[in-house]
Amino acid sequence: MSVGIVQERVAAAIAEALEIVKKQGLLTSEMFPSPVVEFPKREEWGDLSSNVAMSLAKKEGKSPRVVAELIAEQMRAACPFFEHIDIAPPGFLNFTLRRDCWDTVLTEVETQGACYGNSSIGHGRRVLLEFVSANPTGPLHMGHGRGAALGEALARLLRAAGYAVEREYYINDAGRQMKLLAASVYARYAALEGQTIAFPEDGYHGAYIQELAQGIQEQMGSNLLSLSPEEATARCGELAYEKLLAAIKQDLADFGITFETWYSEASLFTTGKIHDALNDLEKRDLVFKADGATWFRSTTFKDEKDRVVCKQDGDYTYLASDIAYHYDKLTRGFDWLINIWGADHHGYVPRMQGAVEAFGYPKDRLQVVLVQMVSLLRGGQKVEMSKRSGEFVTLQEVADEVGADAAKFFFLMRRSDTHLEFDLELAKKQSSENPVYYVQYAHARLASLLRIAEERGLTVPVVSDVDLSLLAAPEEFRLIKHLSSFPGLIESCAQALEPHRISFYLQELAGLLHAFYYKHRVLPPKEGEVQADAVEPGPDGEAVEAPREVVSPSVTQSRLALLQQVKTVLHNGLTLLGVSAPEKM
RNA sequence: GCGCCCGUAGCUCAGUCGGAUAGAGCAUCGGCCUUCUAAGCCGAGGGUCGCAGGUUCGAUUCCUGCCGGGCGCGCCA
Repeated sequence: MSVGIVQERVAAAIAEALEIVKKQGLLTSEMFPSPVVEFPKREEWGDLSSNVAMSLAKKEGKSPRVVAELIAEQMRAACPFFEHIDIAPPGFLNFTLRRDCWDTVLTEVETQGACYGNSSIGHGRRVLLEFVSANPTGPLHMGHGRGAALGEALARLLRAAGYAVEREYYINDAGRQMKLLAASVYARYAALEGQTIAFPEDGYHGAYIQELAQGIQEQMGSNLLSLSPEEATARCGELAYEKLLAAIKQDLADFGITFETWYSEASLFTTGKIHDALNDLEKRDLVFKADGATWFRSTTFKDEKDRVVCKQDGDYTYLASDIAYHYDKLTRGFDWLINIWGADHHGYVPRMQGAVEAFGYPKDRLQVVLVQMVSLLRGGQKVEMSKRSGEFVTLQEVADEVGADAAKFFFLMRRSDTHLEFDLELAKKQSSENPVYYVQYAHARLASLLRIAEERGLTVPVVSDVDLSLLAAPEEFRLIKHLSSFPGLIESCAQALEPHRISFYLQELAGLLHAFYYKHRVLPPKEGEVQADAVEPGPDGEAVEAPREVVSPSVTQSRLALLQQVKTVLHNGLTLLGVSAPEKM
């Protein structure tokens, strides 16, 4: 697996050395694992290190140190690009490369630009990514926001990794929840018209139901009262559904989330797909009738028990819709189905994978990413959220308060399967301390610097035109090394379906940039500007004055070239998360 | 009761396949703006990686048991 152009080169050199040592009869393994090359924890241990000798030692019956010696000796002889190769106990290979080996990283970023970090490991395989899929029975809340941010980031990540991704929203516009919505709205509407109708027991109580009823009253007047209660309820349901779905689409658009397809559950009924899917299962002898109901024999696929697909009263269950829906996804020719679900649905995963298997596909054709709950805190107090009680904070409200960028970044800072606490008061009060600003600020700082350079007639040079050996400061070298690991990061995040690591990478990169920025100057002083001495902390932490670094024209050129590449990677990373990279802040 | 997830610094959390002295942000404390954006930088303190075993050269990471927290076990969705 590639983790960047330099690491790849070292890994290849190790692999080559292993084969040569084997030919010399000093190693005996049939096959060697592809060597793992990573950044050592401490800079003194070199630029890159590998534990390959340790992992081979046992099989070879030699001590890790001896294996490391064999590899190192061969590599020293064969590879011109190492400054030196050290061995550290118990058998680490620590590589220090010639400084100019790293310069290819900058060229790479420059030539690939917005595509730097992309790869083709997906081989164009078609992925259906289904997410949010909230019932259109109310506005989206925080939990949906987390799923939305995750889905969008995953779509972008997988595309960057070479997959052909389609984003889809499954609209649960059939079944009991829709009936409850209709009845709730009708009851409110009737009340506005002076009639009292029993409010459904499990109905929706949110204030938005009242607003929907008012909207319908304004639109229809008292016309609905002339219909039968059943017809009026149905009409209320349709109108409410249209408005709520439109609101959901708007909320998502405002949050920067789009979908290629909106798939209606109700369409599964009208097109006969439920029937088709169940027929298919029947042919495979995977459905049976018992107790007046129809069952899917999901225990065949390691589910705890068989599940009802058609109830005694003849209605299909939600599972039946879902089976048909996934049947349809599979027949649409996708190579990989990814669903993002709330973690409270985890018990549902085995039976859906069972359904996939039932249709003759490997069960991992469907992968479910679970998203844990978001607890909303307001001033340290937990806000209980439930659509039924109407007690919840909407995604829209949160995005208005803290901004869509900050909200998305916040959602993507943690692994999706851990519980997330989001304190609104804190997010509002300390929004400037939100890590998203730290990263965005790094980008804006660079944009500003490059802008000023242009204003002073200093065009950003092409990497090949500058003397990269001038980038000798540790802060500069760290930036270059960090840029080199971006492609590998994207690959591993895409494979693990874990975009949160991108946000950590960006925070590190921003940190390196800010450290560089404080310590070094890029542009020459303006004419007549008196350069004060720099202030640096001395050994005891007290400030000491140090002479200000002199920036020659060629150093300026080299640094501009470097920073342009840093800016590109910050931009690419933020874009993957669906967060904007501002030119000014 | 059974199943899934989580348990790492005061708080919120990172920590690919087992690797070297376990990291970051916030909070606390001490410094740094006449300069290209201080929404920034530098430094200090802070840890039994829930507990106990096991596997091995080596375990926060893998296995088993236990404790604590969350969720799920409908002819609801």
